[in-house]
Amino acid sequence: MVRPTMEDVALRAGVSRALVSLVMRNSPKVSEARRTAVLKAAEELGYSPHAMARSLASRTSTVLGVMVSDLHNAFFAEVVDGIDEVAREQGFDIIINTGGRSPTRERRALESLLSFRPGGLVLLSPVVPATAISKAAEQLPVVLVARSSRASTVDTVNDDGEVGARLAVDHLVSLGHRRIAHLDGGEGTQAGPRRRGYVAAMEAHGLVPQVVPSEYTDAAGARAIRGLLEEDALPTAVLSCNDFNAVGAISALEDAGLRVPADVSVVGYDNTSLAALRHVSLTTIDQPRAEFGRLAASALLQRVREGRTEPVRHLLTPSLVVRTTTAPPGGLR
Amino acid sequence: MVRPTMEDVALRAGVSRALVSLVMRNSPKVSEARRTAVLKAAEELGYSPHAMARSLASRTSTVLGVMVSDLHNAFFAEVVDGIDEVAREQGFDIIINTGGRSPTRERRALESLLSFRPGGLVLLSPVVPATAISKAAEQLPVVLVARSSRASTVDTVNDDGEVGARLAVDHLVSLGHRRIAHLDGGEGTQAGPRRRGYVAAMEAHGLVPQVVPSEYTDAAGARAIRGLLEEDALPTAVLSCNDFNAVGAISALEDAGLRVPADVSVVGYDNTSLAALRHVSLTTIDQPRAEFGRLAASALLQRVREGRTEPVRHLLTPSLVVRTTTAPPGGLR
DNA sequence: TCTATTGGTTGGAGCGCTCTAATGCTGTAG
DNA sequence: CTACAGCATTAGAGCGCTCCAACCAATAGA
Repeated sequence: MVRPTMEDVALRAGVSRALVSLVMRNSPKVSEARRTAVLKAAEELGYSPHAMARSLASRTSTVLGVMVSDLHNAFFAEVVDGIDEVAREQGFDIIINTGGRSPTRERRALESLLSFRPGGLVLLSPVVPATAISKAAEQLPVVLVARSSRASTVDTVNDDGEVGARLAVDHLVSLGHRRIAHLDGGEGTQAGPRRRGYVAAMEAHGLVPQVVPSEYTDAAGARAIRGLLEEDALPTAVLSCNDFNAVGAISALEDAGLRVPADVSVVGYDNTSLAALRHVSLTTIDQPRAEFGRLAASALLQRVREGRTEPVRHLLTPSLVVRTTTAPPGGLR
Repeated sequence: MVRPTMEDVALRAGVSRALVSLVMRNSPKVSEARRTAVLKAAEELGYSPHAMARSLASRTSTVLGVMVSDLHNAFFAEVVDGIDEVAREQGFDIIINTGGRSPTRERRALESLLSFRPGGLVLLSPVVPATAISKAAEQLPVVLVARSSRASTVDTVNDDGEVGARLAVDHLVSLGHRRIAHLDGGEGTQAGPRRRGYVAAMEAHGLVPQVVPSEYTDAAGARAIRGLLEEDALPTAVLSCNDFNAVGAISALEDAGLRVPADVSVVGYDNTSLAALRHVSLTTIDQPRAEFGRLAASALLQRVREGRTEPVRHLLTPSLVVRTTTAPPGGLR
């Protein structure tokens, strides 16, 4: 249970510790003979550099910290893929940590990540207060994904929820729908822009918006639909705040004996893997998640390596994915 | 962008660096007056200890590394919850890293995790060769989750797939099914025990096993069902190798005009959040995932803190979750 | 021949912390 | 008044590494 140190390698190769250090960092100013001798010794001893000692001594880090607010959500997994891709390209590693949607746990996760003094921090949809974020941003470069910020010290990467909602409404209107309700995401991240986009698009088409309070869960989507049924206010199409909500809505519609999309069309938001399942096959709005990750990592690395200081705001354009839960209206009437 | 050090705090509080160190580690042998003075100075400076320097100096670590083979799978998120819970209780932090199901990337993730010299390592369903695992186990305590190992240096935590498959078969038989097929997981982790359990249970009931080659995806589940339909070999019930496979199977059955469960019953395996969705409502086998995590973390901490050396093998008992995709046979005949 | 220059190599200080052994300081017993 | 605990506090070495300045040939230029 004891790892060899640089000293051990140096001794075995018959060189100084400093030379081993140079070899380990691929310095060009090492003779070929020494280099191979050192590498051979390292190999024989099973040596690999101690990342923490290295970062302590160099006062730099080749690690990016990633705080994922909710590991259960596959959305974040794809963002992480994008981060990982860019980080790896540039010789950086990532360490992940999770806050489990609780501000307290998230704060602790943040502390823990900071204690490793990474080169930068990506926060995926964090729920901690803005002050905690700007405090972190005083210590290292920070980029926020799926959460906006006015702080001039942090970069942000978001999708344009207004555009996404408009795409969905345009699609439904082009199919012939006039009565389209929006199951709202309430306080959830990004619910605001989606709602605004929906309302604006409806008005642009000369239609009356119908915003129904709901949440980002399948149970809430079902509840919202049952409410509409009771009030006899069911539209011919529904735009849910996200995919989970949409799936719940579909269940409630089917429970009530209505067919999707023959009687009611349903559009989700996020294009999670759930939406792509044959059994679900949900028309939805896709966010370029891997691109989120790539942009976030690039933004961070620009600050780390090129010393950029002025903030960057990325607002990505979502796209419509048509599957089988939307069709021209007709079943009701 | 510069964090205060212990020296800064010591200066401000008018004490030595060593005393600050003692306060930071909650040593009892510090007078109350000095303790509050130090804490006050630390607070004012926004000081927090440098985890890497600490671990370098103390030659110990309060971090557990977690390698998740696939971040996209919610299964692992729940295991991580369990790990996190126990680790936090005992004052440990966790850092996560992902291998994206690729042995190469996973190897790199492992290296990266090791370079932080954590107290121990949890590998969730790793795909790297056993030699890489035992090499890691020479350096620190390692526990494997959802993968078995014969190495005496690593602990393992698994579910008893044979028992799970038997539970499913018993349930279907008790509903009156006699012709039950198993959509097999092929090379996938844990597919072997599930298959063996299915075959044994069928034979115990005096029934003929029907193992259909398939995989852990919804597309594969659908393909398997279409194959059975073509050969006119459709049973009255299907036990899928996992939930995704089951959802694909259901889609294919419905596409063929068959009703689930009226015509064919379907049972999944894993009880993922997918299975719990109202729209899916899949009867399935639940694995105690959070318990996996808790046991894994405990096993690690026992090695770290109590110096245990003999290996531990946990084999947990799964349970049946009955939802609405199973019913007595009747539709066919 | 002597001085520069260049490329390879090394000693030593120091990153922020812990830990051991030594220190100073009280208070109590002899 | 000395001796000696017993406690709170501190100096200093060292964890594994990087980085700077210094060093040492060997070669080139004058």
